[in-house]
This record gives sequence, structure tokens and C-alpha cells, in this order.
Amino acid sequence: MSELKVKAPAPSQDQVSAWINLRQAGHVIQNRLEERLQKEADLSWAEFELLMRLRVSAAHPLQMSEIAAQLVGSPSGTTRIADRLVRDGLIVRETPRENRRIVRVQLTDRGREVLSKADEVIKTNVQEVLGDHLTETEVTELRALLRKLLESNGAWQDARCAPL
Amino acid sequence: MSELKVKAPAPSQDQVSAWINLRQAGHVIQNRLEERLQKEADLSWAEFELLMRLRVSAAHPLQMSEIAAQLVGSPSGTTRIADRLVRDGLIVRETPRENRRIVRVQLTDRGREVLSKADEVIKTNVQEVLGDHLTETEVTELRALLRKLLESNGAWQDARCAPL
DNA sequence: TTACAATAGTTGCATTGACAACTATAGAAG
DNA sequence: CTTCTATAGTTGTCAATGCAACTATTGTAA
Repeated sequence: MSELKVKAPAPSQDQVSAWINLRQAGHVIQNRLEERLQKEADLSWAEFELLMRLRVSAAHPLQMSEIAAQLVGSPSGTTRIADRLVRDGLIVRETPRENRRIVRVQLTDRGREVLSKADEVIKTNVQEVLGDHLTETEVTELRALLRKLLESNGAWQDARCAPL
Repeated sequence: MSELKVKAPAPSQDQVSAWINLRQAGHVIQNRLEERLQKEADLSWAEFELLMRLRVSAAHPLQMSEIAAQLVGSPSGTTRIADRLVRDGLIVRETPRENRRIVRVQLTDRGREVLSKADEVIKTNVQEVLGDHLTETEVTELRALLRKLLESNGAWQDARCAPL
């Protein structure tokens, strides 16, 4: 009878533990993905994600602020990532005549190539770290929980990742 | 009939999306927690987590390598975090006579004080970002999924966070 | 005992990314 | 039209962190 009472851990502990576990998973798995991505496609995760966003929008080239809004980092961080991608010839920046404040970004052919190589790497490795261990149902559950978390914190956005 | 077939998204897309969502949640929420923690307890999350590990072990003071094993970062990163905590007088380093290679770390009184203040901040804010939006069951589910994920990637460790 | 290997921790260096300040352009108000 | 304000993006500077190289200590073997 009283067992139930005394054993009950404060919910806040569970919540904090959950949070720490989320960060652990984030770091550990990310490290693995980054390592492979770097080795096999010579790309950082940040660079990959930026490229991916460009492909998803496909039709019209995105401008910096649109990209920045879709990534987790700051605007200046986005600039720096783009700098590297330009240096490596994977994207091009272009300022349209009609609005000389903005900068539109587009994949180059080489960018598309590298991205498609990166797709393979990510697909394989996400399968390895996630897919091989969670059922499809569990993946769906996880997404639902994360979505709820993000939505209630005003930060939800669909993580469309295009062809793959 | 064929609808089911053509509409089915490749599982790899779901997996990658799940992964991206996990990182988004990680960043967004972490930013919020760090901001409050910094403002209200003058502590970074990394510092908080190190202090917390010290408290959990309570009885015997931990040595650097033990701490490093529990945190997500590298050994050198752990050294740097400890540097700051020493500078701020929240922990003390000590090299025992019997083994002059190792360094044991202990909370100071001030460290305990600050940590207990940080507890409040974390408790309140994790409640706000997590607890207020997920049911207890959902938190449990989330932990279970993350645990499975971590275990299958050989990185599980219980995120005990002590009193709080 | 001297040499060699393994362990523990720190430091130099380079990369990454955030924040705030800055430049440049566009739109609004007078 | 000029001025003021808002928007878009970049850059200077700085803190955090990883890797590889280093120092110091301990354990092992000849």
C-alpha cells in the first residue's frame, strides 16, 4: 500500500532523465553519422542538411533567410556553412536584380552529385543506428512524441527530406 | 489497392525525418534550458551535468576519467569544464598520494549551493518544456524508446539525476 | 635497475558556431 | 526627393570543444 507511495520517483526526475537520454542519443548517434558522412562523402552534417533543404525546395531556389529558418542554427551560422559549400563548389550564391538585398542559393551539378552520395551514406547509417533496432511502429511513435514536443514548444516543422 | 503501395513512404525517409526531429528537439529545447540556467544559476548545461554526476556519486569522489565516461564529450572537454568549475570555486581537484596519476574531483560547499539552485531552474523548466506537454506515460514511452536506441548502439547508461 | 608499455590527464591547435555590430538595400513617411 | 526604419545578410570577436601530441605516473619485463 505505502510501497506505491514511497517508491514513486518524482516525475521531474523522470523528465530530466528523459531529457538527458535524449541528448545522449543525440550526441552518440550524431557522432557516428558525422564520422561516416565525413569519411564517405566529405561533408559535415550541417552541410548535408543545408544541401538537403535546397533539394527539397527544388523548384525555386531558396534565399538565405529561408534556409536559416529551416536549420537549427543562427543566421550567421548559416552564412558560414554556405561559405564552405561555395568554397567546395557545391552551391552557388546569386543576388537577383529585382531585390539586391537577398541572396539565392542553388545546388551546382557537383552539389547534386555529392548530395546523392551523401544520401546513400545517411540512408545506410540511419538504417543501421535506428532502423535495425526500432520497428516501424516505434519509429512512428518516436516521431509523434518528438513532434508533440516540438509543437508545444513552438518549434515544429516537418523534416521533409525528399527523395533519398 | 495500389494506393497503399504508391503512397507508402520509404521507411528510410521516416527514419531520417525522425532523426532530424530528434536533433531539432535537442537544439531548440536545449537552447531554452541553457538560457534559463545561465541567467538564473550562472551555469552552463555542461557544468550542471558535471556537478550533477558528482552529487550522484556522493559517497566517493569521482576521478576525471569516470566523469568523462558519464558525459557526452571528450576527455579534454571534461578537463575544460572542470577548469571553469574550479575557477568559479564550485569543485576542487585533488591528487591522492597513493596514485599520483589520477585526479579526484569534489563539490565544494559553494558548488552544492549553486547546484541546488540549478536543480530548481532545471526542474521548473524541464517541467515547462516537457512535463506540461507530455503525459507521464508519454515521458515513459519516450525514455523507453531512447533507451532502446542507446542500448542497441552500445551507449546506454542510466541518467540518474539524484535528489532534484 | 633500467627500459618499455600502458594509463591519466592536460595542452596546443584548429574548427565550429553564437552574438552583436556592421553594410547594404528596400520600403515608408514626411 | 530626402529621411527614417526595417529587412537581409555578412563579419569581427569570442567561447566551447575535438583531436592529436604531450607530460607525468604506474606497472611490467629483461
